[in-house]
Amino acid sequence: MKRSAKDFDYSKETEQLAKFAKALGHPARIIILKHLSNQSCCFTGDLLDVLPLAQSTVSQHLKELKEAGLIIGEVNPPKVKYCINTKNWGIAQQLFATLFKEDFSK
Amino acid sequence: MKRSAKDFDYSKETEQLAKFAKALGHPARIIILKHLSNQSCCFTGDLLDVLPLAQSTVSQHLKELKEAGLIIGEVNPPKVKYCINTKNWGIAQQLFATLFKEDFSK
DNA sequence: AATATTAATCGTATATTTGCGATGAACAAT
DNA sequence: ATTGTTCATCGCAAATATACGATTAATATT
Repeated sequence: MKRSAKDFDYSKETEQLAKFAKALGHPARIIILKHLSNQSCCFTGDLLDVLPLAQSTVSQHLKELKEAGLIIGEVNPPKVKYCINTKNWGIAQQLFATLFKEDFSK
Repeated sequence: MKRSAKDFDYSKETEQLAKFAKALGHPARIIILKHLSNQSCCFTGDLLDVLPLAQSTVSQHLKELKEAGLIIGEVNPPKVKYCINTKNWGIAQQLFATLFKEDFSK
């Protein structure tokens, strides 16, 4: 991608929020996160039953959530147990709450 | 894009949340929204001073926020005044709050 | 040792996103 | 009528994202 001339840096907080949001920007990943936040942890296989996607695709989505820091994978061969990354979950929670703190609903 | 064999539909709520999240998934758009939510409205020109991007690129980001339903543009030639779409802002606020309702921070 | 299970990764195809400059459209001011 | 201002849109290039099937790796079971 062509980068802007003035090599700009967005603030850490803005970057972080955008990164979390981007990770949430696909319905399959929303479903994965809802699943995990309901029952704290699950195996990849469980997700295959819930999602209309091939195993390799689900694995890819899990990788993105991991890279965004929203989940953690514990290898436990031949299975892998995925859990919410509670620390970053809290940070995301807070960043979104701050963004939406202005309440225009009145 | 190749679509999944079983022509699956995610729930309306999941689709909506993913759509909002996707729109938030770029630092420039986060900045635009923070700017708007602070002072309710502004002109495109104001944003050009805050963002390290060409006018056409900012216009593109505004278009995406508009299409996601997060902002509204009032044409007022030759200027355009952008504001938060308060109704959908409230919906987004609620959808994110629900997603993050599980609080693991203890 | 051979087989089965689970999940990551590779290779590939296609679609979308991000960015820019150039152009065009709408109006205000001269 | 000409010029200036503001913003959207077009055309293009490069990067990323989404999806699949095939393969590989790691281990448990037979």
